[in-house]
Amino acid sequence: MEVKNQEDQYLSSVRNALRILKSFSMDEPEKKVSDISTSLGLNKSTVSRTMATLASEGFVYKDPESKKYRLGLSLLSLSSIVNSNTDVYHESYPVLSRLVENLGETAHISVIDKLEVIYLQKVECNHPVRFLTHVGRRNPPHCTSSGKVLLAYADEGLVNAVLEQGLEKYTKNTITDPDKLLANLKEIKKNGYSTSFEELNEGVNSIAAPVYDYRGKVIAALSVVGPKQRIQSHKVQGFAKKIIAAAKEVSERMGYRG
Amino acid sequence: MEVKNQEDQYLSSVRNALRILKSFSMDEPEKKVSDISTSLGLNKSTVSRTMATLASEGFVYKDPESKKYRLGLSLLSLSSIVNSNTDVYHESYPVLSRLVENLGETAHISVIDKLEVIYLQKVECNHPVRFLTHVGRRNPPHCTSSGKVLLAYADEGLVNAVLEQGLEKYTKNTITDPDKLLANLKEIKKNGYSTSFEELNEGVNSIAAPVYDYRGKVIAALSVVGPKQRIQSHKVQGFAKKIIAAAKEVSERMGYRG
DNA sequence: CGCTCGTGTTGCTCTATACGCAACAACCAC
DNA sequence: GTGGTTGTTGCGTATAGAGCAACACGAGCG
Repeated sequence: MEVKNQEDQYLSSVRNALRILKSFSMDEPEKKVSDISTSLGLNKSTVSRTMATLASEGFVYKDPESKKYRLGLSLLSLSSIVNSNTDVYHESYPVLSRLVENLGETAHISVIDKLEVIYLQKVECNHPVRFLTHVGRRNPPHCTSSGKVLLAYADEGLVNAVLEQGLEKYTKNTITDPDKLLANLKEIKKNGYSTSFEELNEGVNSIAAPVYDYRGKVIAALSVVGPKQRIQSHKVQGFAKKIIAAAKEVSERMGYRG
Repeated sequence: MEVKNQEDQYLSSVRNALRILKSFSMDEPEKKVSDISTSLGLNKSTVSRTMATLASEGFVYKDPESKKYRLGLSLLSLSSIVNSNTDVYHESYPVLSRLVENLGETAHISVIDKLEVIYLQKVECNHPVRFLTHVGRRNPPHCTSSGKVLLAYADEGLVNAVLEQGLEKYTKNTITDPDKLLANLKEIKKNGYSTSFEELNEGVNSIAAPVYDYRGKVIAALSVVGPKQRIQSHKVQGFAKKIIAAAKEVSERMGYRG
């Protein structure tokens, strides 16, 4: 009868607070108590008291104008510490900068976290036409070039977990068939780079290559993103070559001796 | 007997979790359960369960190598949202870059939060000799140029709160006498800029000017920091002129019509 | 100007829950 | 092997936090 669940261990009020924090996004940077209450299915008073606690520690604050809550400055300090931990963050920056100058397109470094691809570092291009991405953004792994290259070199368990989660369709090009995805991953491993032609967003293409650490393990992906008008299929070879070279350089900075 | 305290309202387990998060720093980016337990005076089991909850939501993770906890990637996403909220963050960047190029020293934008100065934005200089600061770092207001310029234009309540908190001595130059600090603030307001000559760290000088918003209210400080060998007292006039000009430019980008 | 509606906060009660204790398990050093 | 850390887990109990409802507050409108 009683299912001993892992989740039974978790402190519910803490989990509520963390989920409230995570419910903020670029699209919804400010929220009322009742917004949160309905969207997370929590009682008004629970939310109210949780917000008061979060505010007392500076994790949120009440905007005096709109009287809504926004994320607070305590989070800023913490994220700098997160970055200072990850070596890739520092080592990749100069390499990305040069690549962006060379290709004229925005470049990212990303890793996989909880079945999602998350951007650690970004260097933007100067083109007026750009895409709104940001450090910390999360994307699905099965339809982004960075996600697929990470999956290609990941162990089976992770790939299975992604497949079990289901391959959501975003565009007509999104790969939703598990077998086709597996075939694609195989090919990616053979080529040493991955592509996404409008698999997540219409009109957006990207190319990615793996970054290795000192043990030869793939720990991140270096990707370049741009509109399909600028990243055309006949240019892929040339782009990929430079992206692979840049990824190799980051790898070497991470101690990789390939 | 019973003192009705504001703090009685706060959810204690949530507050524990938030304090645990905030206990991480650049100096101590990874911690064991018992470290946290002793430093925050919480029971081992309490910490253990709180950490499990934090980990389940991606706010921390256990490093497989060291078996210690580190801050997690969930915080990255959130801090990007914090930045996207603050206009100063975006508007100041190009101005800071030019100033850094011109002066050859690191520049910051900072605001005051909970009686501390916090860096929102930073552009580093190329000098090999630099100081380890980072976005999100917190410093005391009474012995930094940014802090003092913010206090100079702040309302009386804030200044009193800082004075009540006590003026801790960091170096022989730190102003610890309330009257002297008030006199200094008055002078800063007259000059339109503030200085700190080794008031927080030995060998480190800084100069700051106020940034205004569209209502003419001081909302941030623009500061330049460097070693005393490079920021000498006879150069202050020249530096200050350029810093004030840069701060004015940021202000204008914020809608200030002075 | 008063009315109502939507919203956030606060007493109060009761139960779920998070804490503390202690035992256990896992690991390291020696 | 042993002794010393350290992290996790059961368990019972005190209590803290969720839910309800009442209230306070302000905005919008007739």
